[in-house]
Amino acid sequence: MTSPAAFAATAVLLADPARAAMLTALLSGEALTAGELARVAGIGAPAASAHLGRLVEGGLIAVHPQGRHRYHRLASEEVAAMLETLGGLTEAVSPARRWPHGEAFRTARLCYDHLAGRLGVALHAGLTGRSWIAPTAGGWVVTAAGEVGLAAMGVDLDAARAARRFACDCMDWSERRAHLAGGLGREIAACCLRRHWLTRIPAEREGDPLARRRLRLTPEGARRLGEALGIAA
Amino acid sequence: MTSPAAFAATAVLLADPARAAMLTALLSGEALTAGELARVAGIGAPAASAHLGRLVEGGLIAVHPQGRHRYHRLASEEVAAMLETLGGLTEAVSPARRWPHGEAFRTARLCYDHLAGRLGVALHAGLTGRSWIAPTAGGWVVTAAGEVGLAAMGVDLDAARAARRFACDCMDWSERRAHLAGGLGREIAACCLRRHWLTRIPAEREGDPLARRRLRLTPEGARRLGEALGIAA
DNA sequence: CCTGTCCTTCGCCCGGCGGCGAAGCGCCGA
DNA sequence: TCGGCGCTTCGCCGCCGGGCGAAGGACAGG
Repeated sequence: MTSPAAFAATAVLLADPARAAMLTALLSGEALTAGELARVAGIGAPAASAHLGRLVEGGLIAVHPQGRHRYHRLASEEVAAMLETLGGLTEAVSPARRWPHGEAFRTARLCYDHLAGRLGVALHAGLTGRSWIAPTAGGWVVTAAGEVGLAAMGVDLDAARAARRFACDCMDWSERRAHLAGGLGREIAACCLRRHWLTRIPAEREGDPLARRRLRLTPEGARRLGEALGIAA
Repeated sequence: MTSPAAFAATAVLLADPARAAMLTALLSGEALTAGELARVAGIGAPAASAHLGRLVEGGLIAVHPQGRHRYHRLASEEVAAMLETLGGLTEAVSPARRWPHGEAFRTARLCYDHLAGRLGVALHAGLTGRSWIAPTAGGWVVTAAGEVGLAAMGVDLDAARAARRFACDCMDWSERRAHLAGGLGREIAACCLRRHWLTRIPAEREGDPLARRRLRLTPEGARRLGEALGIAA
């Protein structure tokens, strides 16, 4: 545990509407430029620059300069997990202030680089229920059965193992249950998108910080995931 | 998901050192008076009163007046889960600022009203691994085997079922895995404390916001939990 | 009823933070 | 080499929030 002061220092970064909008937008897993983030937050370039500087300083986001552009993304899956949980808390504390697109959002969405929502939780339950993954200290490992099953699905397990964390839990705010994060969660999501089992739902209006996080399960995807892991649409 | 503005409004409440100290102290599950919380936060009574008013207003804590005293406690387990996760984020983002008592803290501690740390995660793994609990929409239910096993341990399942949530996951920041919250988590912790399988470790110095959250497994507890659920000390 | 205690409300000051416009810097393309 | 563009830095202002001291209710005990 960190000291309460350090605790608060991190929370300060989340406590501004403009920064919250930026972080929410980055929760799609994409890297966005400073200008895009300024538009999402509804502020000018100077203010956005100051906010981004503080977020980088605080270790919440990382910068990747490319020519004239500076791309920003969340620094780690820990940050994504934090944002998910804080969203859930806000939901629990003031349910009246719900986001209009909330319901569709609960079905299937991206949480940084892995799957969340009812689909993400069902995936987690399917993997543990069929013993494709087994608990270990600080996370999960793949069993022999899981090795076969995931490879058959087309998941790149080597890429997953190259990640800093292979597999760990991430709290799902809408389901109040854990879904799967880490390299394995990322590769499963990538596999589903690559094979068009899942598709992104395009944004309806400019500047929606939740845009591009929404996902839709295709008929093909429903069939394949149902066969492999017993996941119902 | 809530709107980023609402999101930030909640985060503001966590973003002050004094409020963070208060919330950290309340994470022991105890109800504390305004005066005690003022001392924990290192501020005067007027400032503490203002902070507590905002925390109540924001739905993070609840008040129980008793005579001249006003007892404050965390409003819900959602709040506790949030604080756990935010603590983990801070840990991940700035490991250098670690709390001195961190290591002992990771072994076994209270998270609001249930068990956390390595012990809490091992409990969760034991319950799922032996299929004493099974996943359901938004949480967990007890299986027939679990009904028998938990009753034999002395857990009051009726009391657990009376809670708003019977069993759900709560992210453990130190293990990066879920531990068990909800009525069942609370009753299991209560059972372990009642039967002296776990004991609280007294605070070393006044005003430590982490005091009374630390737990120690007794030899008896290690034996009983090992027999019932395969949990190693 | 009076006193002490606990807590809140009020009034005040100050520091910090968020916003913008203007100017400066760096990179791309012609 | 020279605009154009993206982003940052600088200077400035306004405001909100946190702190305290003093005063004002509420409650227990004699």
